[in-house]
Amino acid sequence: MHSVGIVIERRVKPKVDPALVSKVRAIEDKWVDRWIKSGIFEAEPDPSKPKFFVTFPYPYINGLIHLGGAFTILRVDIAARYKRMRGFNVLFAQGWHATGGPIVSAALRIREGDKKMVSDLISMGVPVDEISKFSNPEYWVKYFSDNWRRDLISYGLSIDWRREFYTTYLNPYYSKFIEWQYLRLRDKGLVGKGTHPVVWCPKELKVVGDHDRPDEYVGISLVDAVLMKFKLDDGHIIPTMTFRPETIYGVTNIWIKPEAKYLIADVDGETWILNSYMLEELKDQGHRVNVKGEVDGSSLIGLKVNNPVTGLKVPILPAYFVDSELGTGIVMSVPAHAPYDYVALMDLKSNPELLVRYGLDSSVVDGIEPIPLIKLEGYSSIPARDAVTSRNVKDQNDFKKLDEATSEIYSKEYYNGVLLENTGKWAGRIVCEVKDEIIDWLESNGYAIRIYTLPVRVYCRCGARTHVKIVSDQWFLLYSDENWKKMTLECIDSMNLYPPEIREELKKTAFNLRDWAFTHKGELGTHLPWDPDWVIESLSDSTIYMAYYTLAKYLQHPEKYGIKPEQLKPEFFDYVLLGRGNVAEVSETTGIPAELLDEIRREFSYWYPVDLRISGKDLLYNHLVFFIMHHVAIFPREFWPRGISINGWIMVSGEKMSKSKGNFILLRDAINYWSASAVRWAEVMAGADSTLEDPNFEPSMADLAVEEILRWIDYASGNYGVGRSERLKIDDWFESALHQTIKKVTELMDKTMYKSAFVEAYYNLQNKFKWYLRRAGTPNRDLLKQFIEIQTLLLAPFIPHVADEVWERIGKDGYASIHPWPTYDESKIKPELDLAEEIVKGVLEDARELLRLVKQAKMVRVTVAAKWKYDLLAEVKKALMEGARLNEAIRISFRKVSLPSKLASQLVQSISRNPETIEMHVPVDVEYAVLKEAEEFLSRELNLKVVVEREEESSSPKKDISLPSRPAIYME
RNA sequence: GCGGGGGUCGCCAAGCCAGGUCAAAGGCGCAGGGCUUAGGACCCUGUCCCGAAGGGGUUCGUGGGUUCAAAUCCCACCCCCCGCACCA
Repeated sequence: MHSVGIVIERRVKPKVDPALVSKVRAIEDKWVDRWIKSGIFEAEPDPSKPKFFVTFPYPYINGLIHLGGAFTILRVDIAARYKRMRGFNVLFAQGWHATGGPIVSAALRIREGDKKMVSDLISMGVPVDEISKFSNPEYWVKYFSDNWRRDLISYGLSIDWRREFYTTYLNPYYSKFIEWQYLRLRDKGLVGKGTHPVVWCPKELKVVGDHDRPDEYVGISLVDAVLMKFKLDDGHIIPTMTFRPETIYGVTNIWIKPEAKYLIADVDGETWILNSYMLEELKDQGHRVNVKGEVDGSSLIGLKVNNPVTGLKVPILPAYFVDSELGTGIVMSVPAHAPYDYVALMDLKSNPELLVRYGLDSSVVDGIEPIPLIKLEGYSSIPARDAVTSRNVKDQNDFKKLDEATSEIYSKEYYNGVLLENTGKWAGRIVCEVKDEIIDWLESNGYAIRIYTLPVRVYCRCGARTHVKIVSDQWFLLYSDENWKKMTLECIDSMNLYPPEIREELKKTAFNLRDWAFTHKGELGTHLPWDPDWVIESLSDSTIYMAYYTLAKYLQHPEKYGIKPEQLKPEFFDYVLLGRGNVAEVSETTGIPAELLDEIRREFSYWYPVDLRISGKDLLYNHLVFFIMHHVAIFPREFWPRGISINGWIMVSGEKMSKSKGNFILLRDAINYWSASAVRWAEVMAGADSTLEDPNFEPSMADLAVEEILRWIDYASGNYGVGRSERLKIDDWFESALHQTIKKVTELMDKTMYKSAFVEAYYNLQNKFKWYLRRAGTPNRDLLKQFIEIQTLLLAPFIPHVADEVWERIGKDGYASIHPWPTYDESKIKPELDLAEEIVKGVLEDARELLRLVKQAKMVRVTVAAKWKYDLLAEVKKALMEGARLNEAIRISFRKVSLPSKLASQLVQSISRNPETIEMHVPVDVEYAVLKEAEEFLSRELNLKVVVEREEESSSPKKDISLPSRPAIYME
């Protein structure tokens, strides 16, 4: 699915000590080896356990995996590992996508000795003497799938490799599966035939995809245009190409290139004058053409043509901006709304000599004035003039400014321009609303025809100029089918989608989907079973292949199960995937033993449907919708997909990753630089939550991660089992924090919010632990053990090699990787201890601030507020809960608690000034006890004697201002 | 234009759905201190402005509004990114 680019220059470098990286890498190698040997990630159906099937769109293997792919597939691995720890039987398999044109074309280039292609391969680590092997497309598939697998294994992915496969006729088993899928779609009436425009190479006689073009022509797609039929008095048609047929009402003249040669040709029975390029294009778009002669552009100058719509006679004039090789080579001039036309007209008016050269009288242009036909807010009646003047355009050679002006006027007039009275029945309408109607009208009256063309010159790799051809026997998937859409929308409604906003996006995309040309020629893929000249294109053969992972274990291992491709008759798939047919008969037809058929059927029905598909946001608008559509078309409801999680595209140091910027990083390079664990760490920190925002990979984060990882391994293994045995109040707080962390992390993991979960699981927990050590001095032994275990397990989905290493070093058996996920005990979570801890922090901060101001003090007196203040606050809180507003609540509460009026007014002020005290407050005895226990800690931190006392027993001159959660502090 | 995502205290980035505990988490950077032969790492403190008592002032793209109270809700506007199909 994702195409992979190629490294040219490597600007990003690691800063971390390579010796440290080697240490981590050694640990990783050890665990990767054990995982593979033990087969702990090989998934077998187990009806006693709930299953979880998670997938990553298989990559297009024309290159190596880079940080972008690594990011998304890491999220899949995290999901898989997490679910495994949660007790699910998890299937995570991986295949490779070879369908499409790029590999074929790249192999061709190697065969032709293309230097760039060769250097691309070398920069990906291919030895020079092996380059020639890449002239065979099949070798690409083999080489890059091997290398992807290698990279993914060292990355630590928990994939069941027995289910690996690649697509296309290179893998006949897979092709049989695709053939079956399309036969069934055809049975259901979801396949049709029709015409379709393509970019065409007239020399090689083939469709020209992006991969068939030099770089500078990549991404240019064909557009709709209109040929307007102006008529000479002798009946010859002068066709002008335009993207703005509505401006026909403002045509003042026709532009022609005097030096150019034009053809006189028969087109659908009329005599046209146009360039050879458009004639070719017309021929390939179903028009009958026949060349009759040739004419110089100059000889047409001065002639008058009839505007087919307005009937106005306008002259043909010379203009050097006209590209005789684009469109028909002849342009209609609408100076009011087209900057080029406006400037060309002005040029001509100020250079009458030019006219004389063509034997014209300068008076020809004198009478020509722009004809406004669109009203545009914020512009004069001649918007083209405004755009030209504001840019200070000198003449028609000022391409850059003119192109800018053109796109400004075109797009504004298209979306906001209102047609004027002189456009007849279109008057008052907005251009974009009526454009199609206008074209229909022009066409049905014979004033114009629709064509497809390329907006600029586009060349094929072979050097020939391409044009647009309409192919007539194109196969379509009928995505516009109402019923199909309806079922698709139902499925989307029933799915778990992360982030939630993609639900509407998916529905909208499905709803607007048009029929899809699903067959191509000359590419790798699976031949269409009923019309084998065609090959099923790449997006269309990758819609339900997740089902194939459940079969691949059997089909891709003939050495074990003895199944041959030719045995995979449609009946086979009908039986194992749809449960249709009688097993004895299917066995008879296919020659596959009935028991094996049943085993495969059980395997499929156990794992299916897909529980979660994790993908980059780019696939939202095509693949993911197709994925859903084909499932609902082929499978019964119980096998419809259950979930999708989307993430953005990776950035490196805040910039889009690109070869030219030199910040393009291959996964294997990143692992060499920083280790797999540190890369995983930095990828998660880049932003592994489910969101449409782009994550940002910071190389410095990977540097830090290496050290952080080694620190954790050392700390955990060196401190497991140390600590004091007695239990302190602060231990309760940390225990509460631990359980709270598990709870939060679990909730975030369930929402595929992996960065947030990781920050909570590591950074926030570490900070809490640091605070605990500061507060407690020596930690409690049991609690420290618990912390180390929990911390390690929470990290396991993210940095599994490291977790397993720590697990082993602290003397545990088995793997942290597949150990049950830690559970939390709700009764151990004590919010009031957190609040009390906040109070301690607050006292410490306030005391520090006071010390800065007071400069010196001998001791600190901390006075906890009197009980009646707590009672009062409790009343206020109660009143607030009942819906009272703050001031009201305070007033109500005062009536209930009797106290001296002087104190009362003071309190009103401080409560309304510090509303946080309302939320923060804990029972007075808890606050007092915690602060009392913290006396020693506070005095250690402040380097001063600290005394905690109750207001009732205090002699502090500041005791009156004490509030619940805000003890009075007095510096003596 | 339509649809989607964003614009937060030097940079990165939480918070926004469920308004008050938000001068606003965390990281980086910067400054000071501790540790250290030194550097790194690590730990602590500070990092919008003013302040000799925990306070005050001005901030969360811009401008309005709702509210006792707005980064958070409403309205209008500005800027950036992505998709709008045959590249995978």
